[in-house]
Amino acid sequence: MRIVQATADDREMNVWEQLPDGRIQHHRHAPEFSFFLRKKDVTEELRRFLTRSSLLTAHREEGDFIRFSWKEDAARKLLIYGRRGVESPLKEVGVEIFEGDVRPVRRFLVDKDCEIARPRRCYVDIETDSRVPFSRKEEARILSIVAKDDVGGRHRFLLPEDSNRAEADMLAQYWEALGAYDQVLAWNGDRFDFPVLKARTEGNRVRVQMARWLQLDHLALFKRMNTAAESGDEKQSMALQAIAMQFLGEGKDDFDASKTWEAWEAGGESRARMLEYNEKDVDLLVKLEAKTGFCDLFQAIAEVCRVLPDSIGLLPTQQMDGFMLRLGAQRGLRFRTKIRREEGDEETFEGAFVLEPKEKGIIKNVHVCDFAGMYPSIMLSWNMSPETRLKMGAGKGQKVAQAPVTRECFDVEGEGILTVALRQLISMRKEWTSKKTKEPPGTPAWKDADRKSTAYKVVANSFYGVVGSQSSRFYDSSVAESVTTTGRWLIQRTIQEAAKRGMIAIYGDTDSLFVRGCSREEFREFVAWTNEELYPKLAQEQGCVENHIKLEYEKEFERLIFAGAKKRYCGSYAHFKGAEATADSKPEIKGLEYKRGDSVVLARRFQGRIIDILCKQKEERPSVFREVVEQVKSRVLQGNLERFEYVISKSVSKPLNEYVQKKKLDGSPAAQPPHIVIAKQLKADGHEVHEGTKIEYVVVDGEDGIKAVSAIGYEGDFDRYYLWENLVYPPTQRLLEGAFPDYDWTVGLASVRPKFSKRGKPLKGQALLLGSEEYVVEVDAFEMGRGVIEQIRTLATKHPGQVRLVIQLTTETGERIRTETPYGVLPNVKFRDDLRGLVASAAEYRFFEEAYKGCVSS
DNA sequence: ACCTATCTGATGGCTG
DNA sequence: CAGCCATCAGAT
Repeated sequence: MRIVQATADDREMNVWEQLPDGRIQHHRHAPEFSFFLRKKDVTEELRRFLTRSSLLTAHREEGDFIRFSWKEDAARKLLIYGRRGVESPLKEVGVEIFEGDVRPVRRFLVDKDCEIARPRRCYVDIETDSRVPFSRKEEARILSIVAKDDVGGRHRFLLPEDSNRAEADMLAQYWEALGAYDQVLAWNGDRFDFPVLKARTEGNRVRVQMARWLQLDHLALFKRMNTAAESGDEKQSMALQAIAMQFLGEGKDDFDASKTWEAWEAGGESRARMLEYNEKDVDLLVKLEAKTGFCDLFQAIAEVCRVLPDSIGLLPTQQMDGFMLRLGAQRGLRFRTKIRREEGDEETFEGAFVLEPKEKGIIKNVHVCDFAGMYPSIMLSWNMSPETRLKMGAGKGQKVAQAPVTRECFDVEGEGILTVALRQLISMRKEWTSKKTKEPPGTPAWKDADRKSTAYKVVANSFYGVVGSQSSRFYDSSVAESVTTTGRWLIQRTIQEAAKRGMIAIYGDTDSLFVRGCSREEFREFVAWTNEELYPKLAQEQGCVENHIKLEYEKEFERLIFAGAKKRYCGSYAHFKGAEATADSKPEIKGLEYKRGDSVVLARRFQGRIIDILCKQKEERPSVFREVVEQVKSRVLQGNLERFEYVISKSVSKPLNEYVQKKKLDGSPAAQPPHIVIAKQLKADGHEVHEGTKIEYVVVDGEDGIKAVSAIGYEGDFDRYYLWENLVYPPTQRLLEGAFPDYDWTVGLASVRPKFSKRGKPLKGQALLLGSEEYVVEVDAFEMGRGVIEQIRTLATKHPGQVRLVIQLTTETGERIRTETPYGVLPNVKFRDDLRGLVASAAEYRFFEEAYKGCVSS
């Protein structure tokens, strides 16, 4: 039976089956709320107690277990968890309950002979009344809806008049059209399109069973799948327009999305343009899938794990649940009930090993090896699984594999269920990989095999993480820690063996090792030796029955540069898996700001340029880099910069009220992170702010200090010194210090904000003239930062009415402009915004505005 | 509502 | 005010 969709509530379960001829058949079932008890735990008394209940619908023996099924979830919950003040009667007698939290749909998919069908997919976007704030989105009238599919199907709906009747008609037509599909994708759909469509449909009493469609949030899908981003540019914004720009190179539509109501109300051309805009967004979704294939890959994962391909199915815990519950059921094994974890009793366990980078400078000829599928291979070799772990240690004569660091013992007489699962996944992956090689590359059959192979790999690799997750049914920190620490041990043993042969491990992270001091041939031989002799011996010594540990010679760096820390480096290849690098091979970049979406564009581009000169041009003279740094420095401090180059973007990672409000020692509240302060303001102004929202802001040098302001609509000044000293230069400085540790990358570069000398002696480029009757402060326009203004204010306060300000500028044409203005009472002054407060007349103000614009240097 | 290790920046407190 | 440390947060 191929299942397209299934949903359940307390009363009924609805299942939509895809028949072999493609038609959809709807079934209604009673939902099953069940749990399993071990046969040996069920005394006659307990059986009588449970079967006496009128809410019990069935109980039957299944292997070593008895399944009890209940009419309602409430009855099941009461037995499992108890009630406030009432301990669960099963807990009281110490009987363990299995799979007691499994919901009816999962139960059905696991127990029945089901497959996940390939749903007919469509992409949807809606436009709603822009006058309604996001927080009340359900009250916003839907103005238009567009749905499209991958093969040219297109459905457009435009609201003809502003009435409930018209909206209801439009919605009815939309749902009617949607009958041709099973799965709906919308960008940010879980937070906007899906709830709005639901609210408007119900509010207008349009009769349709919305549960019939799989809802998949395209944004959530994209975030999960886009794990191989090239640079931070792809991570800075998750707005559809920004992602489309990155992936499809498509520019922005000139339609103003915040004016949908005005556009609709104007009618005619204008209304049509809104629909065009609506349709274009849907086109982007279609194209994005054509380009990335993320949806197809997710479908393959869903099929492997027997999860429905909707937003819930994206979660790794769901995927492992789907795969393992099915496997267990086939083998008569039942899993424990998920426990409800209180906050605060989180456990931690030790993770991977990272070797401190051992060398500095431009390091040549570094060979890199890594363990193939390290964590799955460890779990397989040691037969690690929650139920093979011997909680009391090994019994006498018992055959066990022992994890070398945790000393945990795993029974190796029979296969653990996790071992069975991993073996299956890995062998299926192999099968599909070999099928792939038999197909001509790029054909649909090849692509299908490729996706299947990737899906099996993704699922196998996610199991370790789920075992380490406290919210998972398979959580076992001892197993998880045995996995990670065995990885540590393997890497360290490998380093030791390399050292014995005169090779130096200069770096390593989790499953990789960077080695210097040998030829390719020697390294190849070393890797082969570890696989033939070292690991089989190590595994055997620990009691493993099988050895799946495998080291691979992955690549050689022709040059490699660390940016002064672990997990941060760049380098160019000599070869990758034996394939010689060419002049246009891309450098490998890890952890650097270049790759981060929360760095400013200026920092990314700057660092990218330096990486290029280091890795592709292979320049080794620090003086050449110094020149580039000076160039960029002048541009940042004095050039014309566009806003996108200096905005900072950071995500909100939890509900705004959960950010800790610390107190300073004097009891006053401490400042919250800048992006959170702005996020709160935005939310108060009706903007959409939730977990995952990216907040874009600019740092400005206000008269009350440096502060962050929202980038939305911001056109004002920004703090160039802050930008250079804190955000732009340090990332590149660290990289250059890594490449040329003996060169001084600080003097004249790191600290650029001008300061006033305390003795009143002016610094270079500034003149502080003190007259006898009158004080004149002469400053450069570009240095009208906080320090200067404070200095002037202090002076003005001491000598009221006696301070005059001299401002001079040099225009692009080299013309010098100079003016004097009485300081008077300085209101909150900031050179550009508050120039009005500095100058005598409006004419003078305009003069400065113009002069400032044309300025190249001061 | 998949893990840990690690880095970096903002902020605040302390010290010389 | 620089230098150091601690804490929180975000990102890889």
